[in-house]
Amino acid sequence: MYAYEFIKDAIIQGKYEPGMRLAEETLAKELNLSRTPVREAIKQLEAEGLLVPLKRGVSVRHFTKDDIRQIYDLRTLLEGYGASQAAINRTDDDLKRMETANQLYEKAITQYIESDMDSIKEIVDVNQEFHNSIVAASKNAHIFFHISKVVVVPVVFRSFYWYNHFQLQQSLEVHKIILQAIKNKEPERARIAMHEHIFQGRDHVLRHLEEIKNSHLLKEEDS
Amino acid sequence: MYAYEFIKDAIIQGKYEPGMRLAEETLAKELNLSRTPVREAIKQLEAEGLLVPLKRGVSVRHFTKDDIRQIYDLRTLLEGYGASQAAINRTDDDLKRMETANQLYEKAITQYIESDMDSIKEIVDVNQEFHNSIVAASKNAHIFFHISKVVVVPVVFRSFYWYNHFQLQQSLEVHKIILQAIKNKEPERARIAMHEHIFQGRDHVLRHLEEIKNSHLLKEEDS
DNA sequence: GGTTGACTTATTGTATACAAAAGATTAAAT
DNA sequence: ATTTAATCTTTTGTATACAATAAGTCAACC
Repeated sequence: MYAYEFIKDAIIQGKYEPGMRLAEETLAKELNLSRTPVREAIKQLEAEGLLVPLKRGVSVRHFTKDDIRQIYDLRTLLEGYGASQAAINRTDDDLKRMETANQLYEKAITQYIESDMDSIKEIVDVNQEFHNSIVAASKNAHIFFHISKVVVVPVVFRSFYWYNHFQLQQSLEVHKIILQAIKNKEPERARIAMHEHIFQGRDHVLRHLEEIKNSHLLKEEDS
Repeated sequence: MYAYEFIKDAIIQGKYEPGMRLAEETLAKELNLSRTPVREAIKQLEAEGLLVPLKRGVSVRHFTKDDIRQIYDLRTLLEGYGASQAAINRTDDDLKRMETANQLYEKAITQYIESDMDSIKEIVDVNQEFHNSIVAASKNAHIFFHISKVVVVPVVFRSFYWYNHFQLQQSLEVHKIILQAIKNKEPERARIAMHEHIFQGRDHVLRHLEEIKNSHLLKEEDS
């Protein structure tokens, strides 16, 4: 599915801005494809909630502050549950994978602080990897489906790009607490730590949006 | 989207059995449509997880017992959260809607017990309505998306059809407790009652599957 | 000035055709 | 008899064409 990847990427990269209307023919031309495969890609992205149907055609989804809060609340719920289950069900191999991911995370942050700006991309990827390794250890294969839908928000907002050194360090520390709780098989502690971690992420996004205010990403009015 | 509805319905009604492979042309003929709209419907159902991609074409998803447990666990988490938030955020209008739905639920059960077998369909619908009204009162619009994905399981298994009179009465009682908690604005009590309610549903499904064993709906092996 | 209605244009929905790829089948060779 | 290669068949991926419908335009009318 080339068309699917392309459009999804364009949305995440901000090339297609939230609220922007997308016509099939236009997309088809941009991709050097006919409308047929483009339409299928659109249908999928609609089912995933990244595109919203209009009377005619679709537009890129945008988020109000309420949306962001609500989606983060769900993410907290889901990943918190994932962490608690991971603390119960993790194998030693699972633990090893989490630790490895978090070591890479630490390394990427160190590199970034030593002013290698390019390593932000690495930080994002390795952070994702860490979170995934926890969910994988929970042994509930279906969480992935839901989490992937709920993680698009920080991704489309590219929230990592506005973390400062201190905030990155701080998130690393929380990662370590989560890891410790899972290692010790303390589900409640793991859940609470994960809750806190994701709420921090939510507040980070909301605070930033408050600052830049006129972000094209955010819909003007919260109903 | 006629094709989408048709195929989804056929899966839920059990006309297309889990594991069954579906070819585009076959579906198109059955629907008196060309392959184009059929393909789009397939792509959507794939994104929703009701169809799984094969090397060639797709097949109807089937569930292992582990799948059922895991999906019910998620549903418990989500609806439990919904109930707790409803207890916090519900308006008087929300409450009225829940109460109305549950009165209709009670009525449908009474009718059923008085041996009007057709009212099972009504029970299913009104139960759904009751659950929806709670989620709506939670004021998190995004839960709907996730819950709809997680509710397909009891639906494809048509689990309501094997409730006996006593079990129906019992579920009505739990509904009343949930309602009371939401009315009193007791989030924790609402959450716990909802947890219990859905776990009962899960156990009901699993117990029944254990009994019939050779259900074509269930994949033989739990890995 | 603003509304209504006929007409034009743009955009989507569906069908069909053909190209590409995967699977099945047959025949030859060891 | 089993493996391998070549060929045929089925099924999917993409392009194009046309039909159906929504949106936009303009002019006549109140």
